[in-house]
Amino acid sequence: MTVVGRRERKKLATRTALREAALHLALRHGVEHVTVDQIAAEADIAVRTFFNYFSSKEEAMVAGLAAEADALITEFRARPRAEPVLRALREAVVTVMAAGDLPEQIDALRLVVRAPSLVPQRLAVYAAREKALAEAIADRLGLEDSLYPALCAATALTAMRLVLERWLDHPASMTVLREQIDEAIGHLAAGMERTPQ
Amino acid sequence: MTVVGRRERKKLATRTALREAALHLALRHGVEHVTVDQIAAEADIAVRTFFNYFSSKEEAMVAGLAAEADALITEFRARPRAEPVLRALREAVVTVMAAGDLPEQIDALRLVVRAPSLVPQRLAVYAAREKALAEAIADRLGLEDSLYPALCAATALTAMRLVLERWLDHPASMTVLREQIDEAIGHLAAGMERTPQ
DNA sequence: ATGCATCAATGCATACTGTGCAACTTTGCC
DNA sequence: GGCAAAGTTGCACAGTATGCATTGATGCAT
Repeated sequence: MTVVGRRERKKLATRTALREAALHLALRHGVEHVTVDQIAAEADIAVRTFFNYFSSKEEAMVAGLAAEADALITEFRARPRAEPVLRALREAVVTVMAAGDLPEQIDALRLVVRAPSLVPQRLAVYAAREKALAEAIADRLGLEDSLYPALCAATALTAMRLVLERWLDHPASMTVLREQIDEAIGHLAAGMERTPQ
Repeated sequence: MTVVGRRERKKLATRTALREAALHLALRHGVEHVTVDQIAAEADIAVRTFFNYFSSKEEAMVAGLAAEADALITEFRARPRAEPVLRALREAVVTVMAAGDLPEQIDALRLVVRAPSLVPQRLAVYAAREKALAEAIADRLGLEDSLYPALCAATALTAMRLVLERWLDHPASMTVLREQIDEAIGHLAAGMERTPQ
């Protein structure tokens, strides 16, 4: 996290510049019509250098989600040890959402979440964090290699993705987002079985 | 499903030939080293025609998973109306798995599931079916546009993906797979909350 | 069966993606 | 200052993906 030398600071600045250039262009021209050449030009960085930071333009565009997912895991680990798993996840999600999503960033977030061409990379971002979250859950419970932590991590990340997608589709307040997070967590906690009639 | 004329039959044959050529080459040379040129040559079909059927080689390689996911939804809708949701999902999954995964196909399935470069497309396959499954669940329960069907569909698909990944990582029998499916469904049904200690 | 309309297959041109490699520049440190 | 490590860039090249025009196969009505 902490950036020490000038070298590290410049790398972070370059990475941020590329990501913001990508989102900026996507907002202006639409995600589909942005090329790596344009992104590199906008950030005044060589195309070749772009690929030193991101392996595709899609990866650059979902980098913000990746950072949020990392923050979620960090927050989860920071929750009190005695707190139940879903409770801790709920608090971690709410904290990250409240911290990161300034009003101006929500337009970019909506763009990224809605773009069909970003779906694969966006899902991959969450899947890549499943193992780390599963380990955090296992640590909390003192479990090892059982199905539960992996399942809890995967379904919780899926649930939060779904809630975010639905929330972004209908303009609504932060309060509404929190309510919908609680509703989803409530379903996971109470069990999902339902019988017709 | 039913293929009527010669035209439809030939299209299906071409699609199948391309998919099998892709998997065949992937088994021989590794997923990463297969090119569209090779796939087209192996199937004796023009490269340009390949792109009439699949928008990328990744899509061709995960086409089998897409078919399985479609079958899952069809099976789910075919379950008795009175059956509880997770029960019906369990039966549908078991039916599809037993029907589709011949021993020889499991090597290809393992290859596809393990390949890092296929992760984004593979996840996109499941995500693309979330809405259809959510509608099937909503139909069964007589609900409309509430969070539950979407959440149930998304988490169930995620759970089944996770179980499949874990099962493919450790060579095991079909019986073991059924047990692991039941364990995952059991967690979803009973609720995922856990308190440390 | 003939002819016509539709749809699929193909070749070609072209823009874009992604990576290895080598030259050059900046940074950190003694 | 000067050296080693790390970052940036240009270049070449293989591969991906799509639009467009042409050719060929199919289905159907007459």
